[in-house]
Amino acid sequence: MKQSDRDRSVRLLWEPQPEPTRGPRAALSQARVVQAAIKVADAEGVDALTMRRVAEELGSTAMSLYRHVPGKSELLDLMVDAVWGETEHTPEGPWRAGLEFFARQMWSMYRAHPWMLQLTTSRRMPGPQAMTRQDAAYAVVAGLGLRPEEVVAVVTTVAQFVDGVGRTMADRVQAERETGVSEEDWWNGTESLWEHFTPERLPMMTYLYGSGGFDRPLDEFEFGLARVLDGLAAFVEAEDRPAVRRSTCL
Amino acid sequence: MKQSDRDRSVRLLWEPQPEPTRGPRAALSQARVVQAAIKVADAEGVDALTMRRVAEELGSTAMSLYRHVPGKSELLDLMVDAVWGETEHTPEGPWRAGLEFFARQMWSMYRAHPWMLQLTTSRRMPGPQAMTRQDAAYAVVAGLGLRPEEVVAVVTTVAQFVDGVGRTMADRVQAERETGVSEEDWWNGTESLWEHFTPERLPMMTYLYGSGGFDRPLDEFEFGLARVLDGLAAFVEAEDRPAVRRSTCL
DNA sequence: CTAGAACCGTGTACAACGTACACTGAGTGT
DNA sequence: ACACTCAGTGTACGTTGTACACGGTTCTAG
Repeated sequence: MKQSDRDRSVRLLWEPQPEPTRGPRAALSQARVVQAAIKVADAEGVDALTMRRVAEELGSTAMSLYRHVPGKSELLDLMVDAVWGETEHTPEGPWRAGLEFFARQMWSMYRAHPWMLQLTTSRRMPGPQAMTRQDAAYAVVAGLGLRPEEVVAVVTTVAQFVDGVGRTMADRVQAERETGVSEEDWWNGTESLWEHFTPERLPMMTYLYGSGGFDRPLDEFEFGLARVLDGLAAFVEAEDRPAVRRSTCL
Repeated sequence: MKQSDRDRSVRLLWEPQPEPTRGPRAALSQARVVQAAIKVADAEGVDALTMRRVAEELGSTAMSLYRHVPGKSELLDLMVDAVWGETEHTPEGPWRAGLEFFARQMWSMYRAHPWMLQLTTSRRMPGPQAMTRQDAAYAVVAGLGLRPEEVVAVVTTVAQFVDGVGRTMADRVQAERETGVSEEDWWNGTESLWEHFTPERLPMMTYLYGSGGFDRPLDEFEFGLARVLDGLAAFVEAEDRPAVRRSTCL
């Protein structure tokens, strides 16, 4: 993305859109395009999210969308920020309750919009809704006497855990949508795979499977979040915090 | 994916490929196709990973690949499992050291092959290399007296955290590859964005930025992993473990 | 030995996708 | 009234995965 594209994306996300002073009345608008795209992605998944499909949702043609968003990548940025706008800001209060709130807001958002976790990659331009939510999460940690980079790291750890669980969840949702087969039925219906799960080759898995460890799984989000918060508590409440080396350069 | 496609994918990953008994000597092989694809993805990123590009790497044509892998999705499954084959199995020993080893193996793998975190989504068929590594990780936890589903949850938490950090890392690597601009230079060079980061709108971010919280970031993997392991330690070593409700149905 | 089958690689074509460009018509500013 | 701006649409193109047909190579069965 060139500098000029970056600046344009910033204006697109952060500044009010200029109102046209001439020309025909627009049947579409950026907000309508974004909402239609979110509706399509929510209902049909990330692979259905094409410019043609969105335009169809609006009773229009694909090229008309380009009057309102410069491109698909920018549309995705707008969608992500719009969805962040549906979440609440983390309220002031104890750091743990705050981070839990933040994580739950993210989780709810991802559950409602799993496509967010499946977007084409590379750097997305952050928008105001996402940034203000992140800002509020930093705020509940900032009063703990941590160094600034520790504040960032604490919030980042929570977010990255939720992202990881969310990705798994999103992939499951998509698989079920595509195949009409639930996660459980998929594993139960793949006998050819289980034939290869032998005690010689996979001793722990066969033991765990035989013991019901996969039949009644714990809630991954709940279990993992509690552990992450416990670990952060040990860090936050320690008298003498362990030094962590700086990020290595990639 | 239909049942028959599933069975085929299982055979592809888990069973030795039948040797042809007739016909011309093949210039290509499945292993060569997989290795060429890994090489392309490592060097040029996930977007460059097209059948045409892989074929070009082999001095062949795209359609010839289909003699050796049934489709691109199956090629991706094979690639992922091949790369897992480069990692070491978690050795027997203390649970914490074991999980740390597992996490580091994953991290090294993702650092060498960031495309793994960026594959088209939906359910991937697990292969023998990935499964045996997971099996070994379960093994270091299994002797702790946890319930089977707790064993699964403990290992899953670590893996999902690493996946979350890895995704962020992969996106950065890709962005830098595409733009030739480093993460740091990107943020520093996007003045138009910083103009919107004001104390009124983003008080914590501007404070953290001004305090150097973003200049010298802590290593996200190291910091987060330590916290996750601390949290798991509290769980594993607790006398009376908190009950976690079961996974909700999606 | 021969015909047929199995198998390999290639050429061609197609559906689908994002989007550049040109055109037409609607509405405004001078 | 005219020039300009702006919205929507039609057309076309490059790119991607892959179906299908063809020609050639090698082996097996009769």
